[in-house]
Amino acid sequence: MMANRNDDDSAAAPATRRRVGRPRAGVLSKRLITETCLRLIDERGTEAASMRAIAAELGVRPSALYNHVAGYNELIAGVRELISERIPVDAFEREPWDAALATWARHYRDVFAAHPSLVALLAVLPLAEESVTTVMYEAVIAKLGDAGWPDTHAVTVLVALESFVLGSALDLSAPDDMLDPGPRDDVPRFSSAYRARAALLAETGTRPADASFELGLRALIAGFSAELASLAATGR
Amino acid sequence: MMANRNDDDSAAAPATRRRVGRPRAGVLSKRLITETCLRLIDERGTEAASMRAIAAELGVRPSALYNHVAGYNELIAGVRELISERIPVDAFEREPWDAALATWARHYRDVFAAHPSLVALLAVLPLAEESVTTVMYEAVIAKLGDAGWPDTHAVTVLVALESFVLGSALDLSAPDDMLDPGPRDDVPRFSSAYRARAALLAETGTRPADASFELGLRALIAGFSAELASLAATGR
DNA sequence: GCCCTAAAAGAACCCCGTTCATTTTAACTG
DNA sequence: CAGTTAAAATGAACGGGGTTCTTTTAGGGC
Repeated sequence: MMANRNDDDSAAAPATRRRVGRPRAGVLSKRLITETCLRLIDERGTEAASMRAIAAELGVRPSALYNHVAGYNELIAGVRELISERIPVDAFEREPWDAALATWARHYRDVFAAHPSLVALLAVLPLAEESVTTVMYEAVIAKLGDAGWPDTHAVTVLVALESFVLGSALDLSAPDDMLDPGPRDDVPRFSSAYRARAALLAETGTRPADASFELGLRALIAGFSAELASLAATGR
Repeated sequence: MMANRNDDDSAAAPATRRRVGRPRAGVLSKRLITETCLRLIDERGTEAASMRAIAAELGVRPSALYNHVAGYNELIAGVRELISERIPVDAFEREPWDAALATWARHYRDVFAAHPSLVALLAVLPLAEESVTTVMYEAVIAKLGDAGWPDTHAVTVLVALESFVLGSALDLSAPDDMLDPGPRDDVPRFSSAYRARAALLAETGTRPADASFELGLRALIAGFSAELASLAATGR
């Protein structure tokens, strides 16, 4: 980059600095800001998606963002909405409840897996009310009800599965070798099991996080089926 | 509080400001700093546990902390160690593998549940190597191996369960009514199921997060048992 | 044409983690 | 015991963060 004199510096995008005052053509919108935020998170990580950085990317001063977005938290909530819309729920119309639940969970996690550094950010913020997430829940709960799950238990099942999905998504944003014990001799069995797993996964080309997610998902769904059977036997 | 003149202000704890230079008696230690950090997180939340706030609480300038702690991330890693030590693993010496796994998972989550606002913080940071967490893993993996789990699968089971535990811990730090759809008529079945569950839980005095955790844990362990049986049948 | 409002710039405020130089003291060393 | 080195505090500063407030300009409705 060429050096800019301090009293003649210009923002990244526009060649000439914009005058103060409302511009002739609209420059910003909530949608544009939110999408830029998600793009920066994907391209350069969470830390590069500050209000100031987003503003610079859009060739705008930070304070201009506040004409369209209430603040950083609301912005991140918008990003969550943006990607939540991409979780397909059509499996509930085609598959039996347990298979549909598994398909939904995989999609759910895949969407987060596409934006790994975002997971930690979303984990911190409470859900916004009136969110599209709720209509996703509607599809899940309707299917569970149709399958015979009592109204009293359906949401509990949903939350349990969602906890697993989010926990697995967090696992995704951690480095693959996070658990690597290295050359320690005080944890021999863990070391050996760690290496045995690494070897197996290398053979099949599977990511560690994927193996754990699939195993846990299978186990959870199988357990749910057993639970439903037991509910039907005793409760009815 | 009375107003303090700007050139006569004093820190919170000591009545008189400490002179510059090394004090006669040691004032700080890594242990003291870490425990103060955890206490502030518990009492006033994550945001109140900044380096500056911790320093003020200890009657010290922020820069003094860096003589004992490398930085904020290492400090939080120390807090994780502090509470990880409190997860009991003795169940693996007394109970069969599946019951022990469940007991361990409950303790694991209980420890985090005691510090709800900490969960989001820990979720973001990668594990420090050489941590006590690894010796906890050793106990889990040894038991799984003794129970017949192949070395190639033990760590995968561990990670799957841990993902569920951490996801459930995150759920704990969210407000209880986060999912409440409120008076919406576009999600009728979810609304009805939400209210049915709320009524059931109110009857038995159970927290929603606890119900989901127990259900999911039961399902996971049951699914793991089925998985192990299937492994024994086909693989051997 | 006037007025209110929207949307930008720009300046400022207070927070944060961190680094550096300085000062004082403790601990070690010959 | 004197001298040196290392440790542990202060104080000042840096660069970054989210946010707010004022000012300026433009658009749209009566």
